[in-house]
Amino acid sequence: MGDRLTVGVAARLSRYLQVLTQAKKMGKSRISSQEISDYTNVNATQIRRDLSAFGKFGKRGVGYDIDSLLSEIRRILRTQGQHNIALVGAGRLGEAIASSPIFAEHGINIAAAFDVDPDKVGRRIGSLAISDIRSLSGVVRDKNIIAGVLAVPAASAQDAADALVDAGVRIVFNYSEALLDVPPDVQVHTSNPAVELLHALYFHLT
Amino acid sequence: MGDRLTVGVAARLSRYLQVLTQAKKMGKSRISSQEISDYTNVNATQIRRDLSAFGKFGKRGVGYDIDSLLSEIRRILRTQGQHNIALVGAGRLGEAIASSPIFAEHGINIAAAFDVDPDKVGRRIGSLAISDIRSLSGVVRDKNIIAGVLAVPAASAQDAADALVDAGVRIVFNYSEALLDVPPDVQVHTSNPAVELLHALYFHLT
DNA sequence: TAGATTGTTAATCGATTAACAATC
DNA sequence: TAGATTGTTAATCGATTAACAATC
Repeated sequence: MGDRLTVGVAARLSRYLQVLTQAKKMGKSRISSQEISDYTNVNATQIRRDLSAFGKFGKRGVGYDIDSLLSEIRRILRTQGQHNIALVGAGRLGEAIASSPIFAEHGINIAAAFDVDPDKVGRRIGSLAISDIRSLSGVVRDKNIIAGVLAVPAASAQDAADALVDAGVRIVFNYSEALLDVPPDVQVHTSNPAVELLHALYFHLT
Repeated sequence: MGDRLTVGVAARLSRYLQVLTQAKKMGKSRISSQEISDYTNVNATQIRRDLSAFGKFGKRGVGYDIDSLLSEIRRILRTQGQHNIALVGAGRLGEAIASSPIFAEHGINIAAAFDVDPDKVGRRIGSLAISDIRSLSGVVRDKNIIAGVLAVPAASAQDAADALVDAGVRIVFNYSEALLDVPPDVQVHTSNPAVELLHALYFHLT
């Protein structure tokens, strides 16, 4: 029970969390494994199997109570608290990220924003003041920042990643197309919709 | 050989494509399975195994020629041509997507952009004129658009998805946190960095 | 009760990995 | 040649699925 989840299980549980959060917002209070399956494209049996490894959370003939399943999954993933992250890059993408509710909904707080451009420093992005990237190290320490989101052009991505890594950040989200060289203990998540699209296209064309 | 790839293989090949494209841009002409592994976190043996299922593309003791491996993978994925997609939503996120080179690098052309806001219609986003969303159906047909990217608020996402689906689009990229109800033959890809972050956090905390 | 849906088993399939001969 | 790296085998592990009894 104290065992670490496999990567696959943790990824799927996170996706169930997203569906439950949205279903709750849409006013639902109960959900079946089949409904979760429709939204996640994970097989309904697999979902029941994933959940039943941790306890009997559902009611036969009825389904799962959304509120209680939400807290069970948050407990399993140990992500109940608030987590602080930093946004690097205050361009259009940075603004879009800062103004999106997508992080806040999952207890993730964008605690700081940075840019290299002196014209941008001191301005606001959402409700957040933009700081000089040279202050990153201190801010990361002061605000207990655990992850960084790179919303910078590909040409600046490595420098920005280096700054985060030097400051002690071990989780980096890369929204540029650049490949990042980081130490082995740093997790890089690269978002590349074009690559996903090529993948989707393959199944569309065949 | 005429068989369809499994979902996993197609996904991994798409990611190799991304690494090769970037490595080429960085001036490299050869790459080893270990180097691809460092950037994708896919095991090097798995990479060699994936590739050798389609032919002997590498040279022992040397590695893979990037140019020839790129074209082999494009051939396997049958994604050599140009593909047209539509952007729905011309806000900050839409602008960020339209101005990013990430799609163009993989032969994907943003052929049209739409918005519901009459003030935005007729303006430009990147080099693209913003069209009224009511013209979506005709444009999708005329320009042979095969996928739609939703860069709209969660509250408008379902309407926008319906418009795309009605127009015949069968691949939808959803950048909102909304859950979309679509017919079973429509592929929805939802990008949710917060969910990925929760997943990353789990392994960070344990 | 009747219908629905969970929890669980058993069987299959694909992914992952270590190891190493082949060969550039 | 010596070193490096591919291509391939064999073994293991996790994911996936169908089926169905349990039970709300």
